[in-house]
Amino acid sequence: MKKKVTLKQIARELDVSIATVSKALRNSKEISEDTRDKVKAFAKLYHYRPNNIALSLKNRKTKTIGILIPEIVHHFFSKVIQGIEEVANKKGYNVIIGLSNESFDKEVINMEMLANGSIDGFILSISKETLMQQDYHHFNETISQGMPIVMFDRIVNEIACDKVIVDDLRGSKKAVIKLIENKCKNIAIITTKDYVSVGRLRTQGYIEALNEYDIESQSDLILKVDDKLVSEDYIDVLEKEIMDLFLKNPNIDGVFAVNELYAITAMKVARKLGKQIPEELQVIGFTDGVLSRHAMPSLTTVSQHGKKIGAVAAELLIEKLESEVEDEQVKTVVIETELIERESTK
Amino acid sequence: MKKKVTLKQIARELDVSIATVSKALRNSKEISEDTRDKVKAFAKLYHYRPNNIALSLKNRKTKTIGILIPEIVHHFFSKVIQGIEEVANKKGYNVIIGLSNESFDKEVINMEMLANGSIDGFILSISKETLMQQDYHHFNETISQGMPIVMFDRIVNEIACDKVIVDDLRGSKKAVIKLIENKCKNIAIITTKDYVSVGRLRTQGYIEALNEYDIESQSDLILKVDDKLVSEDYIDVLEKEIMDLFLKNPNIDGVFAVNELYAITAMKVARKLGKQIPEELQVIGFTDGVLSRHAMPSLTTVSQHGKKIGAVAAELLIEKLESEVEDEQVKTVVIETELIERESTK
DNA sequence: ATCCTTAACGTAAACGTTTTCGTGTTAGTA
DNA sequence: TACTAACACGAAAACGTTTACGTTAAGGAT
Repeated sequence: MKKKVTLKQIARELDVSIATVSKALRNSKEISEDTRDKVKAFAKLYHYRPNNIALSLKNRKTKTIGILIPEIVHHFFSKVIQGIEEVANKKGYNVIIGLSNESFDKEVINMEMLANGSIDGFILSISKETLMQQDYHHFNETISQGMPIVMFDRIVNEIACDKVIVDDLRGSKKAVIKLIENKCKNIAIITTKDYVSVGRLRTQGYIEALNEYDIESQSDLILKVDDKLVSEDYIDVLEKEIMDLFLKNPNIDGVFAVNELYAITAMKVARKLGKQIPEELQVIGFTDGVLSRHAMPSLTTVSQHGKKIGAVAAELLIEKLESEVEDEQVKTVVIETELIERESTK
Repeated sequence: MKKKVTLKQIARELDVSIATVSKALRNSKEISEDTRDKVKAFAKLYHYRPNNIALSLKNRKTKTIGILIPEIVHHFFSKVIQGIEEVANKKGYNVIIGLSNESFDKEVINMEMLANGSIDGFILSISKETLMQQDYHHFNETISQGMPIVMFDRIVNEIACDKVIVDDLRGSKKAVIKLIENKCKNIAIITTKDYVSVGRLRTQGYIEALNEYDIESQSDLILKVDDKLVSEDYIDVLEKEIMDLFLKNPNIDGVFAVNELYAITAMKVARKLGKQIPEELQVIGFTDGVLSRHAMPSLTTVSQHGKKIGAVAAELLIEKLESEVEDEQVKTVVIETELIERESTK
């Protein structure tokens, strides 16, 4: 087992100084061609590669981006990571991942671990617990220490950093309008509790769409599911709540659900009740994941372009990292949603 | 914006040496209680945290694990990452991710980037292109430089490293036996080309199961899909191939598919042909993802326990990283599969 | 013969830690 | 009073780089 070779070892072997080796390898013309060739040959022979850690220490930058997300087994977040990774790699950055598991404490711990030199900047989406507790000190501290943050999807406006969001309001509005124009008369929404900003916005879009068409929104048709239900163990409870919704409002002919799982479950319940999709009931979901695409019938859905979100976030962060001037300005980029029509609507 | 505070700055402020500060913070009894308290108070006030990079350089270990996988938008791989992250974090390790995108070149580049000091060891699953080219020099070089590797799922035996695999052969055998015992007389398999080891093994399990019950395997019933089809753009081609399979063999009453997508697509095709599931056709998939759980009908499947795989891989790696003795022995841990019965079988 | 330039290399500092090995002061002992 | 031990701290090296600056020797110009 040959250990990694360092400049020092090459220097000793060739009987020159470390500086000479370093310069030779970087093609400095301070060094004679002879020596340069000799050093390079030796370096190639022994597979010399500069030690990243030493470089990081010297340059005070690590060329790595920290990603902090609530969970990874999730189509949207994986897509975002894919987007980040792609542009990060292209620009010579690595990507290091922390999972908060929707827990405030894990979010804080992870941030502290990564913030101490391991990374140059953060791309993150806030955990539900943090949103609920509304304690954002760890973000503000990190920022005030000079480490840039880019937030995506779940954001909070009070934090002064770049943000990449999807236009949740307009996205859901588009979806509901689609249902209205498809002649749905009683449109229900299956959404989450309000403290998750995206849930709140999507609900708001639903209401605005109805208002725009002079339809009165009925609270009966708004089902706010306890968000713990996204953890898929609670699927039975979710199913039951939706079943209740349908039974109490048998005239529902359109459903807008703020995520894939809710939409799919709504379809399942509808089928149990013998409702034909899309003839008797039309369904639209949010998040274009694998479920929407492969469900039967396949699900019309509002795509968030997760990969794009990740890519833009990475670009914003790297731009900030590599700009000389200290730009205190914060940007918010809105990624447009897209309604992908499939079989669950007419 | 207050920059990160270092030992040196604390030392200067308090008019002591750097060494004293360091020792005080680590509770060395070389330092008087007075000074210790003073230093600690100051450190707390200014949120001192040791710089990870400097520590890494000094200790020659980074406390980070490199994960290298073909793609991340994939239920199984996300699950594995989740498992790795959980045990890694518990033991004070971070996790850094590289994506090969199934490309040999990106795999090599990513390995080289990470191997130069950024991480202490690898957990990886080999890209398809690498498996096809059978060029494993980058793995062997990394290992010979003293950096441990743990492979999972897609492995190759020639490489001397720890491995965590699922028992693909027995898993698929179990599935096919289930179909046989459920009175299926003509069982087809939808699988991939042979160079992906897991595909080969699953096919083999299918054949062994048939043989065990004295059923002759018919090549007509073995559909080897070009694996590029897992990229979901090719879904139409996939559908067509399966349709052909069904049309040419109308007596098929059981299907075993080596992944979720194939299974779901088989169900979709069956439905188009008016075959009732599970009455006329029973289907079993491999990989317990979100599709299997939420399909209608829900899919009986062979679960690989991805999270467990990740957890075991991380444990193996960390064990090797932290053991004093240099154990050249390599282990292979087999994670048992589990047949999860749902609605697509009787 | 002296000075200057330049080519070719070495020295040392710096990044932020930890740790070994001094070293000076004080107090206790003979 | 002189010596020793304990205490409290500092100096310096080390991890692996890069780079500003210093040094040496050769050669050309005067």
